[in-house]
Amino acid sequence: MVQIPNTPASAPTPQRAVPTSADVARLAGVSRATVSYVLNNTSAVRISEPTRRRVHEAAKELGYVPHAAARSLRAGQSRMVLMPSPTVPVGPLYGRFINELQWALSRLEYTVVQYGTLGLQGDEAARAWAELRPVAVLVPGSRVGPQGVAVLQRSGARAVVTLGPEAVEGAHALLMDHAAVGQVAATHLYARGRRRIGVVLPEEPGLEIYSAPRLDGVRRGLRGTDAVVTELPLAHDEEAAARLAERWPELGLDAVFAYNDEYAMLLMRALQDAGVRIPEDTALIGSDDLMLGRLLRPRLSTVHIELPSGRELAELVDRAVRDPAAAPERHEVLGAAVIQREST
Amino acid sequence: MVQIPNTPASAPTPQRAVPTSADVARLAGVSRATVSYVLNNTSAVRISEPTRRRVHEAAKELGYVPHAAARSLRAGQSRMVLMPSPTVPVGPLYGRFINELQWALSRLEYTVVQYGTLGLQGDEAARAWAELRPVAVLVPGSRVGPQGVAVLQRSGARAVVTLGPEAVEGAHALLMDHAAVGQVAATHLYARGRRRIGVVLPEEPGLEIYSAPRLDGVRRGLRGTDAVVTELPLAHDEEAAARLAERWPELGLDAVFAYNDEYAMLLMRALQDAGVRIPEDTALIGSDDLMLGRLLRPRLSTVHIELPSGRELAELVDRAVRDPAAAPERHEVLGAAVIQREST
DNA sequence: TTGAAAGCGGTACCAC
DNA sequence: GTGGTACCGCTTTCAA
Repeated sequence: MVQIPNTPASAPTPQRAVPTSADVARLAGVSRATVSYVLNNTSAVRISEPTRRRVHEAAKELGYVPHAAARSLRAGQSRMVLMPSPTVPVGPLYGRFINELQWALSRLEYTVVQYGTLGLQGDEAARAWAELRPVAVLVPGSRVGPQGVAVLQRSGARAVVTLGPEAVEGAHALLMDHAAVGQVAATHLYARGRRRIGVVLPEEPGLEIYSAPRLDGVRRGLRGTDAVVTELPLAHDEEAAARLAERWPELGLDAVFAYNDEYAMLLMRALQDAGVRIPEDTALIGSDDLMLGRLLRPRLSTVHIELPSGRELAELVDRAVRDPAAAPERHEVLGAAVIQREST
Repeated sequence: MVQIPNTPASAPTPQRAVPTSADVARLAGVSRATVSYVLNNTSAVRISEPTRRRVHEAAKELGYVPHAAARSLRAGQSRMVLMPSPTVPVGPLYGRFINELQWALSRLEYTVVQYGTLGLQGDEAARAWAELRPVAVLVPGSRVGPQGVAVLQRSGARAVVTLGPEAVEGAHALLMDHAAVGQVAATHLYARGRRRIGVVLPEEPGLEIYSAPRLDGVRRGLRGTDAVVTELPLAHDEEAAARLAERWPELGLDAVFAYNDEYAMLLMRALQDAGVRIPEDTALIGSDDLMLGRLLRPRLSTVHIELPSGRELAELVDRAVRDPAAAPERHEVLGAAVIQREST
């Protein structure tokens, strides 16, 4: 039977105490040390077969599960890779990337933990992450500054990797330069003879992180040319798209880069309903290469975005963990290529 | 200056040791107890203002961050809510739900952690989750059995909540009965006079969790009628859809429930290209009420799915944590309602 | 082959 | 007001 120690009669829930290795030791008639040796298959120490069996049986009977916090406290380090969850709902592209990454890291025996710290800002957030003493931190977006990186490193993080538009002092960076997306789109449109180019900017909060650099990229792609860029704020609904389409004649645009395929589809529909011919009157290009864009008539041209394989990132993390003193790596990982279909 | 204890000369990285509360105490010239009192604003104890300041300054100077594992080890419990991350990439609907939930839980001072345990099966996985000693576990899908629930509870989880098609012994359940989705779709199609009804089954692995109950729902909705159900396996690409559309004449279907809007859009395009008129020849309905479905011509009818608010679930969790002895709650939370547009 | 004991970093009781 | 100290669960050295 299991003793229930220290359970005052007043306790509302006489919950059975969580079994510890000491309980297992008691039941098996051995010491805690032996339990530890057996359950961890410690090779430096030989334990007799009968003892092993007794320990295993006792552990099973009690439903013993080791306490990860205690273990890593003692060990002085964990294999936890912390990934603060992105604040913005992300598309299937990024979702797949994250999934792949998790898989690759778990192959390398890391434990991937996504930690949602909504509401905490900047260094506050970094401190909250640091409390968990992760061995590595992968920060999506631009949610950490040099200070935050320093906090994490002082707290034992052997690798801090940012995934976003710009590098942060002291951290490794996987640079996802969304400007490239805008740039190739713009270059493509220009090459097709378009000069009055609109750029859709989603009104949904949070997306500026991506939309602003994409817009910059468009500007950069057209620098030194006679093309003119017009910003087109647009909410993610049909009415907004219809209103925008109504203003089309006065806008006088002959091409649009629509932020991504979803906004592009929204706008294409509205424009067609307003009698604008695509691509004759206005060329339209999205990005992300969603399957659905292929289904439209005309088929939607798009910017295909290539993210790094999860394996590559996992290996970067592993390298950095093994040699934390190495200089921060910086990789440009976002590949952008136009896929021309029928809308441009 | 900070002492670097126990750093053998052979260490490859003479990394500065992570500061502990003892370091802070030393620097401030007080005891560890005092540091703890000050940094936690312990109300039961009064600390003089000058001491407080010295402690805060020392902590700041060292960049001290408390060690969550040590704290929760001592406290005997954490406020961590563990959410094993779903194995299947989920749509925007579910993503929003998760986000909301995280937010609501953090309002209640819980710490939400998503833990990716790919590769671990059933009770293995439950054990891995239990090692973290979460105060509550939210399991999406059907990834835990009664045994797993028991393991978690014995390890101190005061609430286990499953989010999925069926309840699990001993755990609270938010029942998301996807059969309802198929059922309302089928009922709708039947009411519109359709009798030969196809049901798209995605070939992508992992989706059976949803597609199977939806198919069952269709069958249930048509039980006792003269309608006939045909299963239509379909991969998520254009060629597969075209091949399916080619077989349309021989299939002789007058309606299709297409699993969700995305497959519906795929199929609609293919059918139209094959000369099938929608809805005259074949009615088509999806589900999830994606905005994009509204953009099609004809506009896509769909099953709108209503998930519970994150706040509700957060409150359920909180209630369960406060009173773990209470009987498991069971809530049917998936609302399904047909939104008829033009494709049916 | 096994056990005793130290100690990881905090917290909180009890003295002073 | 502040400090000493026991203890949370586990690993690991050292002795037996």
